[in-house]
Amino acid sequence: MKTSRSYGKHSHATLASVAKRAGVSIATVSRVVNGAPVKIAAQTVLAVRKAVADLDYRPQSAGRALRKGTTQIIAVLAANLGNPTMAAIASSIEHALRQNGYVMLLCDTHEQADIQDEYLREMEALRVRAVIMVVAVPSPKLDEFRQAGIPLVFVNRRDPVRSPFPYVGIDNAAAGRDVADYCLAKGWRDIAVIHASLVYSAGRERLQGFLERLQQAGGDMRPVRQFGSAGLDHLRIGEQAMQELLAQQMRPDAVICLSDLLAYGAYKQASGAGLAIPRDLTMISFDDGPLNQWIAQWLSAVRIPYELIGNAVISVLTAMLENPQDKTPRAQAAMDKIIPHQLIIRG
Amino acid sequence: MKTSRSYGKHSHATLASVAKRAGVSIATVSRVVNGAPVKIAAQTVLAVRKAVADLDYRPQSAGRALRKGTTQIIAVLAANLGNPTMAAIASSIEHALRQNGYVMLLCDTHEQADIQDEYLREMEALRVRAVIMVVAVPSPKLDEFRQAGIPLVFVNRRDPVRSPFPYVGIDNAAAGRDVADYCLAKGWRDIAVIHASLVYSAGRERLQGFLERLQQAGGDMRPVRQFGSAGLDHLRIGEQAMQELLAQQMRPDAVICLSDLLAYGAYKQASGAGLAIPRDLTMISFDDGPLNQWIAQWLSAVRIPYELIGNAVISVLTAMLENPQDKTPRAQAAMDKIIPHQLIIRG
DNA sequence: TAGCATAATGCAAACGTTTACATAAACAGA
DNA sequence: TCTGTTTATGTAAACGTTTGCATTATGCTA
Repeated sequence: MKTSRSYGKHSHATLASVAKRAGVSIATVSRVVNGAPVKIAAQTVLAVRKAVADLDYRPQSAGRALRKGTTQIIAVLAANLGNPTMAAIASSIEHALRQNGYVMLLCDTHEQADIQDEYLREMEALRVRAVIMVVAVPSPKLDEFRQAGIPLVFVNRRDPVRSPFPYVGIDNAAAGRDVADYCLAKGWRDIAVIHASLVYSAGRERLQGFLERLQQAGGDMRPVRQFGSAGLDHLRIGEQAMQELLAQQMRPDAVICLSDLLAYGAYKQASGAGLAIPRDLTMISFDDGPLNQWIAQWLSAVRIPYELIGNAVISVLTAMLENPQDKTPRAQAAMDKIIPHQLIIRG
Repeated sequence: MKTSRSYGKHSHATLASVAKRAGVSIATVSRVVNGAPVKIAAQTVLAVRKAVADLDYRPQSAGRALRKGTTQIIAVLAANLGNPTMAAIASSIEHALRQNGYVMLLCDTHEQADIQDEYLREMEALRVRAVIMVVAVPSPKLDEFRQAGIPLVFVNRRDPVRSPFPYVGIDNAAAGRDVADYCLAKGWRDIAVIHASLVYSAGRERLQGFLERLQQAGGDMRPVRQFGSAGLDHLRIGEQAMQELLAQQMRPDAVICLSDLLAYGAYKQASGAGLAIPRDLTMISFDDGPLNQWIAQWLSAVRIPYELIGNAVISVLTAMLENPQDKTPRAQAAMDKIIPHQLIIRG
């Protein structure tokens, strides 16, 4: 069993070297390796397999990519890796992709259009198989991509432009309504909302669903106060928003934060001001990242089941890759994958 | 200015198409694009540049990779993306790599040897330029890699095998001593430590430095109690360790956790048991991830300046890529990049 | 036995780059 | 005018795959 391999060191095995060792042509080796749909003598298969194992052969993706015009790489463009929820989503996607023979190329766009564009360009040059946008922003190159035939999947935030590309994530409006229902059940009369930018689908839908349901319910509710500003750093936005809130006379019964990070920022400010959460103030947020249950027991939240996102993405992705013809808006919108959320009450 | 481009849609521009448009050979285009060290007529350069711009040409990395035998991809194998500190480090590295014209390929090894190996194999097939191991475990393929000539950098945890490859991170032993000094200054007599596996450099050195300094100081200190177990999930290890600790008679003055996540786990357990941190119990950890200052004000911690790691990695990496001959242990060990840590006191 | 389908494999082109080498043009020195 | 040198550019091979087509061997039908 002791072969003298691993002394060729640097030079990796190639189809040619495997073919030579197995005494066949490179075409045959390629066919065996790829399980091509042709008959190959059992004996030959065995010989090739052995040579492959002996030489520790792995197809070099450069050659393959050049020939086939595509790769096994799937790019994930995430808006902010510093956000634990997004990191958890990336991790989940990575898992699912690996299980399916893809490799994940993960980038951090910092939610900036120019960085996103630079990455998209790079992905084009790399000939990635597909691009998964975890919270996308509108950008010129993204516009081009929609026409370019490279499959796109939008996670957590829908395509900022209404497009035929699928969305994977929770039903944000429904989540907003659930939070409203909970508030109503608690009999709260004075509620504040902390938000970041509302131009994107996730935040906007959450807020709409929430307000809509409160309105439906009627009752003697005070008008919902809204705090926040557009911007990238939810932590600071939350901090500032809470500061403004606390500067007002009335302390609300509850503060709804449209993301975990907003809640974290608000929490720091409130704590600094001497408030105890949730004793003095109930806080509810959206996302419910994996750390909340450990160190944010003061926070109730709508949980995005991030562990499920990987598989959900894979399922829409494989559907897209298998029926590349189905480019009609109807066909693809039907591929949206809405995953179930859950309101977790803590504290 | 209105060229009729972008109607060629799918078919990307290639050297050939650019060459044709500029009226030169593909060799010339390649030289211009790559800034080859040869004289080229100013006029020609201009013509090529224009054609490149008109066609929105980008070199396809498959062709380049095939020809050059390497890529601009640098792989980052991180042990756990769910750890905010590691996510922050990944983000920092990504930033620095992008600035230097590389692309980051980020993987999550879950600190498992088999997954790590699978990725290493994949990286080999992809012909990545270098591999950055953010918390590595020993594995057979890693052994092969050390000989294979692919640059390796170890971040946060040294190569589990003593090797000539550089380490980027804090001086863990010194950090441990700093924590000990702080404890001594506070006059604490009874201290507990919560740890995960101690077979790796980071945890081991932290603990050694800590104990060593306490011992040096002498005094009427109680023996340091240690809790914890080997395993991957620091959160649960911390939780369990705190449970064991609280089951004992004496409540210590302080609990030192060898990582943030251990502290989070311990915190949940302690809170659940009705303890207020830090009122009833001081906790100190190592890492100090980016969220601590927002939602873990109860936790003091040795801060790894993760924002600095990206640039530190880049600097050792470029040094390695430029002097590939310098493979002597001395030369490379000298390349270790120790970044400064800081003990942040909160609460 | 000739003719022909079928099964198994080989041959060679193509993918887009980079780069060693060849060539052409221009010019200087004699 | 011829030779030699410099400068700018072109030619073609190579990198490792996949795959349409050609080829050979085998078995079957008539």
